[in-house]
Amino acid sequence: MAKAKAEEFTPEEINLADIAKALSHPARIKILKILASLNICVCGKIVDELPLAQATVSQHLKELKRVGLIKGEIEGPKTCYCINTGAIKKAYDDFQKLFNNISKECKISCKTATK
Amino acid sequence: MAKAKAEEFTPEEINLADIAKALSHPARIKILKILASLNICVCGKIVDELPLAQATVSQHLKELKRVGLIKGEIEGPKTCYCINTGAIKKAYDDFQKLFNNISKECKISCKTATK
DNA sequence: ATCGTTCATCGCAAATATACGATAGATAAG
DNA sequence: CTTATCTATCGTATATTTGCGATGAACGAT
Repeated sequence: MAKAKAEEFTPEEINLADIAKALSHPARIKILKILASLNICVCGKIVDELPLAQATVSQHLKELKRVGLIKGEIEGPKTCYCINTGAIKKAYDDFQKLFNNISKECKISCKTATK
Repeated sequence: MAKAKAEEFTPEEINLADIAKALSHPARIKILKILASLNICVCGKIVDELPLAQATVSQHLKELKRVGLIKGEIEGPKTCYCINTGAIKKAYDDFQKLFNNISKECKISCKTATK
């Protein structure tokens, strides 16, 4: 099962895992890069940049939108997507916090201190 | 399908997505925190800290080991796990690079520049 | 009103991920 | 050697993810 006693985890752990899940596919990483590099709302060219069908890309965009990393606005027949800078910053901070805690606290490795 | 034309993505994108995948479950985030907080190789107590069966925890540990975020050494009847500090640092750097690129390059949001 | 463009969604298939009980292997203790 | 402990792995069930074709909705252009 994908969930069982998840209530045993903290909201922070669950939230960070969710963001990580959104980043856990090369296509979604690439989408973020594309959106960022175009430096402006993109209304469709994303599909052309990926080796995936339009329906699939749409799903990846939906997933990124679900976790809030990007924003999308319908604009006539097109849809305008762009980076949600605030959410990116928060994700950045959260990952930084996690990694910092891990690196800071663990000073003894297996090799040097195998009980 | 989980993969199709993945060769269209760069090794960096694939690798970072893989690390993210390893972090995409609350249990694995928690495992990293536990390993870090105990500050020394842990040989079993991890299961007690999680609302999951031993077999399941073992699988999560395997996944973290697969991407290199932790190291494990068999030690008698027990197995000693600990953080792989180097891999954590590299993951930290990679995420930082990604987020920095995204934040830096995208200065115009939908609201301010809708085409 | 009709056509073409753009994108989301549905429905389906295949692949993965998640979870757990049962079992096996390795070793320490007796 | 036998037993107890610890952990990896196997087998299985279920859920989720990924991918794509087909379809539909929205809109601009004609």
